[in-house]
Amino acid sequence: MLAESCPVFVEVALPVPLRQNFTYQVPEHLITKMQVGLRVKVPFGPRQQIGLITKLDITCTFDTAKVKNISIALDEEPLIPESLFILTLWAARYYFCSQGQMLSQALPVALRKGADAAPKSITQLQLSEVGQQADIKVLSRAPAQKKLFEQLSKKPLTIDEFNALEFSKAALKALEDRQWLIRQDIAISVDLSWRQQLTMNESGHKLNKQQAIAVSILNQQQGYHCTLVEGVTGSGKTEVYLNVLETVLKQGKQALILVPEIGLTPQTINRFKRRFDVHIAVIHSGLTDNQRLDAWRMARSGQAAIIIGTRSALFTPMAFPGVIILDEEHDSSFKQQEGVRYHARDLAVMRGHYEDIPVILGTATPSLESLQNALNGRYHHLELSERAGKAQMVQQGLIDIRSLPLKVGLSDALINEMRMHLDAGNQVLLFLNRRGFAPALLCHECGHLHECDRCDAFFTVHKGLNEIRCHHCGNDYAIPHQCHQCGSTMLMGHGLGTEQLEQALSEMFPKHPVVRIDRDTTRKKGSLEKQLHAIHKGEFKILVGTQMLAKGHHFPDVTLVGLIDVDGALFSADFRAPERFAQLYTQVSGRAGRADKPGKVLLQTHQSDNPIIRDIIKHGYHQFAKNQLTERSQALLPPVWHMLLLRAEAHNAQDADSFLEAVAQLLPQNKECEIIGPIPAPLDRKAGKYRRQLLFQTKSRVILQRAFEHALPLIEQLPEQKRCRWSLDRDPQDLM
DNA sequence: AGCACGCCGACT
DNA sequence: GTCGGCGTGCTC
Repeated sequence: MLAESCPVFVEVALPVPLRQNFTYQVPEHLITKMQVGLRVKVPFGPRQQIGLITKLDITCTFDTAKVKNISIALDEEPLIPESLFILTLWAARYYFCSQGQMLSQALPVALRKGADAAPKSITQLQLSEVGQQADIKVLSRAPAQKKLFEQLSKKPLTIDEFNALEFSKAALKALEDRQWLIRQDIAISVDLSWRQQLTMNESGHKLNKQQAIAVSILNQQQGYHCTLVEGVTGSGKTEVYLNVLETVLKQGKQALILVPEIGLTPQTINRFKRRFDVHIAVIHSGLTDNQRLDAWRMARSGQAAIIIGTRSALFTPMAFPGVIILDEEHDSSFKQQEGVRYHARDLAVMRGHYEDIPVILGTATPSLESLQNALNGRYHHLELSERAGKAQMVQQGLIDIRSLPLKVGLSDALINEMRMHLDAGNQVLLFLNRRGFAPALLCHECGHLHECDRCDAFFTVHKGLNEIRCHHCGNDYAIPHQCHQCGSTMLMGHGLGTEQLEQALSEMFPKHPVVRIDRDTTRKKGSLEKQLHAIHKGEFKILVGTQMLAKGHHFPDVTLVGLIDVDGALFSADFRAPERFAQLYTQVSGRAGRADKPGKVLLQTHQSDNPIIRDIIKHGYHQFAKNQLTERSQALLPPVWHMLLLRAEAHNAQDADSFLEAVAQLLPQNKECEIIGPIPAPLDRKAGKYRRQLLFQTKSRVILQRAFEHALPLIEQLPEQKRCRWSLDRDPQDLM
């Protein structure tokens, strides 16, 4: 036959860090089935891998004798819509990773492992005819079976539901053995009725003038537009989103809503559920692989009208894409910090482009990146400056604590102010961005500070756990009784952490219950919700916490917010430190004085004349951010210039250095390209390895792309490369 | 990234 | 005498 004499080859992207795709031959029985975007199983080295077809009918440039056959095709049709496929390939190029890695990043784990993307039927558990006639009394001594039996007599369960509800597997088996229960394959039906008839659970609130204008502008947008909605805390951004959603859903189109990790709470989801009677697919890190896949399928088929999720949900396919909303746009959790370090905000805008739908970025404190795009006209810019309802603006104050006596970090002025607010029956929030009891363990006799043996960092003392712990590598020991240097037993915590602050406040204000919110007290699932609930009920009067408290949660009864020690945040080596500080300050301030009670924010600092602090307090975030943009421009820093960070780590520092030096030789250096480094990373030694970095900064994206695309193959050839682990980070979020 | 191959220390 | 440590190299 003719087909046999001319073999057919395709290009396959595999989830391996090699920046290339691979050629495979198509066995004859699969030739007619081949399509770009199908998953295939292929032999790769000694194992089988799952990859996606990226090109058909290519001419084989590889040694034909070494080309292997595709084992099987896993899909009948492309896994994801073309727009998403193209977006992913674009991202691979932008972030300098392999197409296979980016594609695999974009798929739920279950699909990477080979699960069926669009099953025609699912297995359902239901009572058999015998079962329906059966007498439940027989099960009185088998409670697990009884529970499952009762559930099934109400309504059959799918396997997924069964797993999610935590019934006993043994009980399932037992009921099957009795032949009371059968498994039945039922056809999956796709319910798209919401597209014809949208049911609202409740109607919207009345909009103020600014909200109404924003909604009407957003509702008019057809095709791709990106809009930055800059709305001060309490200005009712969510109400604007809800109004836009209503319009989109009524057109029979889906909405993708991306929120920061910390923001995806039951309250957030309920806000959307309360308004619309549609299926909402929720995608977050707590889901099992199968639950995630289920949400993905609901979105792809169009059954889920709203998809709400964190960073990775960006890649959820939609049958009827309508809008992408990214809330708390400035939040750094949108940037992936390991593996392929993509930024969900930037990719969301690109996705909007490719899908030709509007993108809405919302925040009270825009990132300088988005602000720049808004100011130069690439994005529309809508400002919501009025606080909805009766809420008043907060009163701000600065406490210069230079040479003032402090009690556990608190000045008398702050303590007195706390008393006043507490006596008035209000809540007080104290912000301290350091968890643990004390950030270091100090020997009172010789002054030795106990340092992690694997990192260049001090141990944090955790009294409750009776251990010292390195917050950078997780290394931990019992609190030593003797100084490691001089053997003295006079060891003490040095500095202040939330644990100590909580403890001291309980003694200082015995009548006002204290609650601490940080990663240590919220580790267990659902405990954050529980604590927040107790705060809302007024069970606690004093709230102590880290970053977590600053993000998104509303505390209507808090009238005083104190920032205990933020000087450290301003001295950080990172060029984004001022921006971060300003966002944090503004967000924390926003916690106070919602509802109709006036709020007050007090900032303790040793540098009351620091220009950054002055600027943010005097002019507010927006003006501050504009000033910062000017400074970044002068310093050739992002977002005005563009940055690529190369990290290298090795057991000895020299290996990392010489690799980066060799890299620097391969990169251009002129008035449009600047190289900084190799320099030690801010945390020089982490987990026993030395870390070095090289910054490549260019005047434009295109220059960076071209220069690095040219250098990358050469870098991969460098002999020094083998002696260290290295990685790339485009548009790095922090230089750690 | 995996996984195999390969070459040196502490165990039955 | 082996089991297993992780350095090095390859994957269509």
